[in-house]
Amino acid sequence: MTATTSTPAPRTVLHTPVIEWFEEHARDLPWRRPEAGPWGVMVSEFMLQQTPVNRVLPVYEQWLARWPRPADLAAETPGEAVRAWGRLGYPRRALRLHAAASAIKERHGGDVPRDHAKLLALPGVGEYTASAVASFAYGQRHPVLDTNVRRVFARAVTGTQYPPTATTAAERHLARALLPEDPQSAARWAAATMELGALICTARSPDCGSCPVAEQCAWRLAGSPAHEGPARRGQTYAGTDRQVRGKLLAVLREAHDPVPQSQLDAVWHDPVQRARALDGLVSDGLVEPLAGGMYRLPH
DNA sequence: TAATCGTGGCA
DNA sequence: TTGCCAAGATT
Repeated sequence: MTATTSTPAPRTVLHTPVIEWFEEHARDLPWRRPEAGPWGVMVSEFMLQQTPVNRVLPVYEQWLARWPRPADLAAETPGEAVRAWGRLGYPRRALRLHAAASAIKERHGGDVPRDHAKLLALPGVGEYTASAVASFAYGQRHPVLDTNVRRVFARAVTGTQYPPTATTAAERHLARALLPEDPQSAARWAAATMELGALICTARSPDCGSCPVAEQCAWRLAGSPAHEGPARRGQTYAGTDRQVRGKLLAVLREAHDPVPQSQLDAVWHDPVQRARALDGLVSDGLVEPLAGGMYRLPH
């Protein structure tokens, strides 16, 4: 077989335009700057889980200024982490980031581990975050499959408007097959495909006119067919336990002393749901019950 | 596998 | 206004 007759791997067609686009259009985000370091990268990845960049930015800056190293955070109470988390949402992430910092201090001498398996073993670190930290902080070669990359691959390569609901083995194989050989290029590719999904190949209204691979996008070449099958399950919020948990925790975040039960009772009318939400927060470790019906963030 | 877990901006 | 969506992890 000769080079001229063999079919080029998809990555040889997509790499260059996507990475060149990234070189020119990448946002200057604080966790991408060299001074962020592995800890900055890890903090950003926790905060960015299901949370938009613009909401993360100010909290990230305050967090790193207050706790510049994992050991600094580990020296605090978990409640302070929950308080500093503010309104980012999913406050269990704050608890897990605090626990991860403690594990880094205890098991890794205070340094964010480089090894993917050791990253994966940290609280709150799943497959995506382990790969992202190893890739972005340490320049390693790992497939990084977040919601942006999955959407870009679904469109550009597979030819569908949206990826499957849950990540499939086929998607992982594809991500692996598209990964550049050398680690530095692989890390750049990961960041570039994420950025393309975040800025151009967006979920609702992709800006195909600005896309560096529009001419070879399988979805466009197929006529941009609409998504088949049922719409994604809506995440109703009003009236749910989640909303009640959020209101309860907001009271405790604002208070710097233990709060009496009566003050928590004021946030929701239904006592059954209120109690269930509070119990859930306690069992999650987000709220600490004290004697005499008092509550506070965990110490 | 599917449900759960916050919050707020935008179409 | 309502529903969709946002750099997932855990159980």
